[in-house]
Amino acid sequence: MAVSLPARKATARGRRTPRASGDERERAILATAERLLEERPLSAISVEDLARGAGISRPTFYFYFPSKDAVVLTLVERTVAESDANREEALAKLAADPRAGWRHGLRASFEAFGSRRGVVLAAAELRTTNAEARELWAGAMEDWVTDVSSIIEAERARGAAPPGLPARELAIALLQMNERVQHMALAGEAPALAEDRVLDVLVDVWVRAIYGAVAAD
Amino acid sequence: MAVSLPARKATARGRRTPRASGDERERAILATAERLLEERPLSAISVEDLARGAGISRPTFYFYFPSKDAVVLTLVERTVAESDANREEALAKLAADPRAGWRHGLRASFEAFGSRRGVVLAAAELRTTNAEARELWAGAMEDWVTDVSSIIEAERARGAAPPGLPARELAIALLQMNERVQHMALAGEAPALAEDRVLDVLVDVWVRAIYGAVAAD
DNA sequence: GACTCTATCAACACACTGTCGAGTTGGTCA
DNA sequence: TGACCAACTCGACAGTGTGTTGATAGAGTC
Repeated sequence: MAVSLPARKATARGRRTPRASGDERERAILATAERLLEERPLSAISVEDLARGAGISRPTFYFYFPSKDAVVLTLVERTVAESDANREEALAKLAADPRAGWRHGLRASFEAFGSRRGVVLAAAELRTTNAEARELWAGAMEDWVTDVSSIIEAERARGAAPPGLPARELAIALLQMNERVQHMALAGEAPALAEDRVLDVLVDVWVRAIYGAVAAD
Repeated sequence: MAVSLPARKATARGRRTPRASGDERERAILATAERLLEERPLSAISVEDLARGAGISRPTFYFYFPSKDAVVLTLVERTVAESDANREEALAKLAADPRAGWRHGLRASFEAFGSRRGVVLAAAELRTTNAEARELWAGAMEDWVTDVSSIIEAERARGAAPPGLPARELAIALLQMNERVQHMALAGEAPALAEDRVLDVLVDVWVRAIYGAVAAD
């Protein structure tokens, strides 16, 4: 009763007990979910579908995950973590050329999400009904807001950007714009930007909102 | 076979046949839906709940509406129409003071939605699973995008705004920002702007994005 | 060879949705 | 007035999904 028990927690959502081989089953379920989510929305995927895809019966599915939501949450956690990793590194490079700096940072985040279309759309769907998904997303957003706010403040402090809205409020508005614009582009829904225009358009709005001087008018 | 049959279509979603008294029932169902949506999310409301609230049995509900979604769609249609009405009138007044003009226009739209919190949140929830809801929303968005684009172009033509991104792309990004920011504020979700800050912040970003000169940098 | 722990599934209990058919009721007109 | 029709109502059913329970098979100790 000593080995391999501690240091788990991110996987609390996974199978009831650690150890043992049936570990491929867990991976098979996740892989099935990821595959099916590229084809159809979360609401059109049942536990039965996930179980069949992984070659097990529906009750057996519940041995590995407590619900369909838990599977998706695991997938979303991964994607968020991946995007976070990119973000970390993309911070410092602003000083020289602000536009290029922001562009680089935003691209990193778009690429992390753009390459996981199914998971991202499922996350949005989940957030409407699942509190845990909302909290997970809220946590990630909060981190981004904090980072972006402090960069904006730094840019103002060094005189590169003029004073303006409270940095946090500006950061929230810009990040929520990014979220929605990218979502609509990925979903291909209605009035949406073409995927290859998203970055150019958003960077332009960011730069004008942060560095543009318009004052009272 | 002559009276009152034509000119219906917006209510195609309503009860099977026109005429007759049980018209209050239809209204009772809509009122119940609107009331319950202020209390809890759409996903936590069943057809049974709507029927009981209107004082009828579940099968009888289906005499008036083909589904729970249809009820919400009717509510959303109304709200969208109401906001459209406001928008129409709020257009012309830009020339003198752009900031005040945009502010006025955005406020009209925010107020229409802000006063129907439950319906707006339900609409967002519905859009994730219901194609008809997506199309309804897409249509409204498209109208706004068209209007905003042509105003931006007019402002550029008269020399008030500098050239920049294609007007349509800019309009899409800004409108989607508004949508998301207001949604989060109404939902009170995670990093959100305070409701009484939404207008100030968004107007500032709009004005900088449309009128701000930043150029290459 | 008794014991234990992982892993598996048939069968069940629920919660919803949507439908069918058998009513009831109020107005119309022969 | 009484036969008829359309609006309206609901009990009972069928279908689909979720999550649980209990019994069981197998692999690895000791």
